[in-house]
Amino acid sequence: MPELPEVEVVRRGLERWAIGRTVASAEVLHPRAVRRNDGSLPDRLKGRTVVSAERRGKYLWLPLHDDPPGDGGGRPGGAEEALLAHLGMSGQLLIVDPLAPMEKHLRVRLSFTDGGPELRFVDQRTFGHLLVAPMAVRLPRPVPEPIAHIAADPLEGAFDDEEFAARLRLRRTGLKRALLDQSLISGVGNIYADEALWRARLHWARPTETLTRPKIVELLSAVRAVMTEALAQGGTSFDSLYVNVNGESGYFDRSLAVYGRQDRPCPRCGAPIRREAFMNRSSYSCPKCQPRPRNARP
DNA sequence: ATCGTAGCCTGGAGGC
DNA sequence: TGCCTCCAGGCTACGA
Repeated sequence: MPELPEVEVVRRGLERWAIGRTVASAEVLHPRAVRRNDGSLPDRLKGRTVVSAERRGKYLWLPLHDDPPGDGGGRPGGAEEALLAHLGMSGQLLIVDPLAPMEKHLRVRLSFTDGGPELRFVDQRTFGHLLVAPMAVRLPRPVPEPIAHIAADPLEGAFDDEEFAARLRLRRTGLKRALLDQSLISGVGNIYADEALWRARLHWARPTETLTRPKIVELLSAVRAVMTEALAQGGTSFDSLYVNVNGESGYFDRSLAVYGRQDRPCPRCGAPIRREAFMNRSSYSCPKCQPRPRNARP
């Protein structure tokens, strides 16, 4: 459930604690956590230095260079690579003292040549994973190859509002399904989809092709506003699973208008918030502010 | 090509 | 107390 703001909180932590450090060793404690790399991940990390901490949508990655720089590590063409991470439902990237006891759901640990704090990937439900992947040569912004199909997220400069509006109107599906489609817009998950739809007074089953361009722009503004506010509060956390690299939780859950608030009053009109099943999950909305369209589409 | 869904996974909550 | 079922839901693979 970490969405864009929560992942950005983690990225900022990595930016502060991981850049410039060289991996001494990597230990995999659960194979599923590196399922897209098989057993090669430790060898592909050892001796390489973290250049920066990047994010697109819910993915984050640490571009790597060889230390000392030079031969490309024997990779084809000396291609640039990165350590790519997705937190899934319950993943955490923690900066921890090497002597600290192992977390119950510790999946991967990276130690550094400076002997300082380790980077630990802890993930209860194992929906998340790490992999070392080549960078796709793709302008204007290089991203790891496995996520080349992911669209820009609404908080990055590369996001094109006009293109998003045009592509959304070409879809023949429900609005929330489109918002959750990471190849159309990335970083939006169930929580912020519901919050943004409430702010824009749109029902989740609204057929995408019936939205006007101005309404789509309004929705994008709502998406950006709710994400920016959440980020300012350190992200949303319902329990201790959603934490920054120091294990601390954010406070945005106190600011949610509809998500997880079934039967409680809409902050705008007072009507009781409704919960509906959709796509094997829950959608929360206000029955008065967000009336169900007659031509609703799941 | 596009759209929709099953299945992956664990632990907490609630029913009995 | 303990067993069972449900729920959380991002993403991939696959079928229509």
